[in-house]
Amino acid sequence: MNQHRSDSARDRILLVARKEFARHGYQGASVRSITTKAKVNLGAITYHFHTKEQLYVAVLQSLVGALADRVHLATLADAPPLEKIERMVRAIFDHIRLHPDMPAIMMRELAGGGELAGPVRATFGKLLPLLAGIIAEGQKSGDIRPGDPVLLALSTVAQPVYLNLARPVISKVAGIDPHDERVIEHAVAMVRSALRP
Amino acid sequence: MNQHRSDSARDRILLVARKEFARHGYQGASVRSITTKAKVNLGAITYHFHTKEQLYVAVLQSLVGALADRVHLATLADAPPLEKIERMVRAIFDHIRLHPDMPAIMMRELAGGGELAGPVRATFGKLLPLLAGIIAEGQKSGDIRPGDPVLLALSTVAQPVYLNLARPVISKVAGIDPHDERVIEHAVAMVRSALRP
DNA sequence: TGACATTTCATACGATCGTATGAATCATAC
DNA sequence: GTATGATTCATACGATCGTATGAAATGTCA
Repeated sequence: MNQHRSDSARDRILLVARKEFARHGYQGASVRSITTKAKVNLGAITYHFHTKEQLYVAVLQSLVGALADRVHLATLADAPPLEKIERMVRAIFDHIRLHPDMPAIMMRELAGGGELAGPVRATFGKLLPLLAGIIAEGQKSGDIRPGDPVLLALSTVAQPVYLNLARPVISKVAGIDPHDERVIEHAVAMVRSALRP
Repeated sequence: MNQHRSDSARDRILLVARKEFARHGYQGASVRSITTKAKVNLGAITYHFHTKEQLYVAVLQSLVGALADRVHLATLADAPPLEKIERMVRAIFDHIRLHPDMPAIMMRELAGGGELAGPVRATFGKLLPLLAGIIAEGQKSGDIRPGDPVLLALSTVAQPVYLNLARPVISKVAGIDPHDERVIEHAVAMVRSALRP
């Protein structure tokens, strides 16, 4: 077991695989294109991850693993519901800035229609009830307008994910650098305005 | 040229290909799985569409082809901007109800990151400025809150597309039949609330 | 019916896919 | 320095991929 620092090869594979899976999908990303771009031997994936499927799961884990906890942390401080939600949205943006390939892979997972892969299901399963709970709480206190809390939560999470996915369109049509803070502020304003009574 | 009625084989291919491309992506859908499920011969795709790529473009065309015009129609009547926008959202929902595979394919296109395929780019190119124009108009009259019209338009279009994509999650987590009118009403309320001053 | 165009069929080709394997190389500890 | 385990390498296998092709079948109109 050599875990002292960072398994250069293993890490390079993970990094490249993210991008490949995000851009071309699971079937569209070949182990050969991944190993070539990662400058490792073809057998390296078998050695480090056994199968392409398990590599994919590892990529998912590395992408959404810490998200739920990070978002949960953002809501611990005592604050009005709408502010908690704003912090959640900003936390998701932060996470995406760190892992730019997450939106594409999440959307592809959703597009698959069937069961979500393990890590994605786990993250959704924690994130949605957490957000829906805060929304329900805000509805009780009158800070948030009525409506199904789960649907409201879904539409809220959609903002950071979708806006990041639409980056190419944004920069092409709106002439805004997608990393521009204006996009984040837009999402926050959108959510606040959408949820208030 | 035999166009009298409906080319049974060609149409069956298009219908099955939609579902396959939506569920498994372009690379994940094989011409063999498509021809088998469509109960046509393997060579039928070569004969009717020449290549898999051209079949894909035909599928895109059949999915988003009439959308921009249909949405444009919904906004012709003289009405306040917010009502025009509500009609647009409902029109998109209608279109998706007719073509349930559209959201998945659109999202996969966006996830590709690069250039959007012809029909998708054409639809986006018409839909976004149309919606952004109405939003800008509403901002001038004070019916819609300030903010970048293109970003507001993007977040608006996201509602019907994303909510339909998240159908499995909705029905599993919220226990709501995704075809339920409540989802549409939620989206409409969401957009109205998000855009008002 | 016979001539002709359209559509279907079985089959084959080379390319690429994911995976497996054993030898070669490297690193570490005695 | 040599033994031992971890990692990399070149290579091969069978499966599946998209596409092409020519013969059969089917439909159309004189």
